[in-house]
Amino acid sequence: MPRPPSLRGPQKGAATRDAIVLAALALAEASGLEGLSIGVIAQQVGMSKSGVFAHFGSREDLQLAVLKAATDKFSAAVFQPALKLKRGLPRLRAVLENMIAFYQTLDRGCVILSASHEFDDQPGPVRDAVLAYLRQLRSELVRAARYAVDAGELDPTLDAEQFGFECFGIFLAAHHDLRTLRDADSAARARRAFARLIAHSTPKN
Amino acid sequence: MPRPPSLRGPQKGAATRDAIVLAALALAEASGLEGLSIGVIAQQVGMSKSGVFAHFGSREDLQLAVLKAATDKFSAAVFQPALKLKRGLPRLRAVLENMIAFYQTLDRGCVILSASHEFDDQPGPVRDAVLAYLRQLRSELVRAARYAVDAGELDPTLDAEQFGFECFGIFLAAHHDLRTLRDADSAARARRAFARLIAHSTPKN
DNA sequence: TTGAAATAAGTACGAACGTTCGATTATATT
DNA sequence: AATATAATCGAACGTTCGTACTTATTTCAA
Repeated sequence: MPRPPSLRGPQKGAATRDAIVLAALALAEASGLEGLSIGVIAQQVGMSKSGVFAHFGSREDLQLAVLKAATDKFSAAVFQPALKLKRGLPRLRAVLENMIAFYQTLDRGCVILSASHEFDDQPGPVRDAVLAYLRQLRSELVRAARYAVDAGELDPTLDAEQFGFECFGIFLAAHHDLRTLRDADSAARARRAFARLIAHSTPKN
Repeated sequence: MPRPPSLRGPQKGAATRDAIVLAALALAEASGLEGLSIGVIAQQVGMSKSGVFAHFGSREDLQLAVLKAATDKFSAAVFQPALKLKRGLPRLRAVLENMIAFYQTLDRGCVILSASHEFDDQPGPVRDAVLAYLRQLRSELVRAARYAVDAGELDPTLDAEQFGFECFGIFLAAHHDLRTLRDADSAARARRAFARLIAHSTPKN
């Protein structure tokens, strides 16, 4: 009798699919989502090209899977730990510090940031996904700032959107200095910039 | 008699070479230096692939030529006009404003910034050239800040390197908001961020 | 005007790419 | 153990890529 389709999903395939995505993520951190090559990935995981391909309907779906892995990794490293802290300045500080630490941890580039450059003029599902996550990331920063304002820890006249913009700029600069200029001091500079930004956003009295 | 080599350089070829580089630059602003394809460029300028190729010994040389065109364009728009102004805060402000305006002018992406992502893990002449220009760009910012300090327009205890870092972050954020998020307010945000940065770097009394 | 040099086109190649397809092996349920 | 399904393979397809050669055309100085 034919098994009722997809009541229990595939068993072994999910594991190898994860392995493929993991290898592809490592590859994408070095050469971006556009640099992903099914042949190279296959060679990396010891499979045939078609074997790898079968797990995704297309190269684009593979890119989407890798992007999801990258954003999950980012959220797990940056946002989830910060949720344990009290709303307001503590959590905000934790998010900022976690982002700095996250970039420092990466031995290669940030897939999300590369993708934002690769796809900013290339409409389609990948661009949509990149954009959605970047918007979410930004709004998390803004929300954290608003909490701190509400708690009286930051100036009530603070422009939270502007604050989020400047935070993000510091991250971009830190990533740039670390990855492109190979400057070992990038983390220290980012911390100093955040400290100044927060100090200047503190209530006047 | 053989013409004395390269006393007067090539005549007609230089013009078409310029046309090729110009078309390639437009293409690279949309898809990066890695996205450059000799075939597409040839089609764009109405030539054969081999005709285009003959002007450059290799694809890498073409990329270098396009990168040079991009950095020249940037310098001409950002730094050269600012040299007419007095050293110190006026010139610094002009550079910052010119950078904002430059990004706003581009109907597509910034080749230099894309290249910094594409080549940050890809050693070679292109990466070297990108890195050299980014370092120069950064040092120009730092130097402008130092002039302003020397003129007594900025706080003498200012960390000029840190100042340059934060300036660059604001640019990156502005470029990101404009190109990736398609946020029309990115220029205004950048100006506000610079205003704040300068205001907080002003001498105390 | 002539002839050499500069410039462009034409053709072809080997490699890599994403993708398709039929065949084959592994797995899991009855 | 039997069998339906999932998982993987191997080979091939059509494109596109950069590049190498050869041939034709244009340009410019003598």
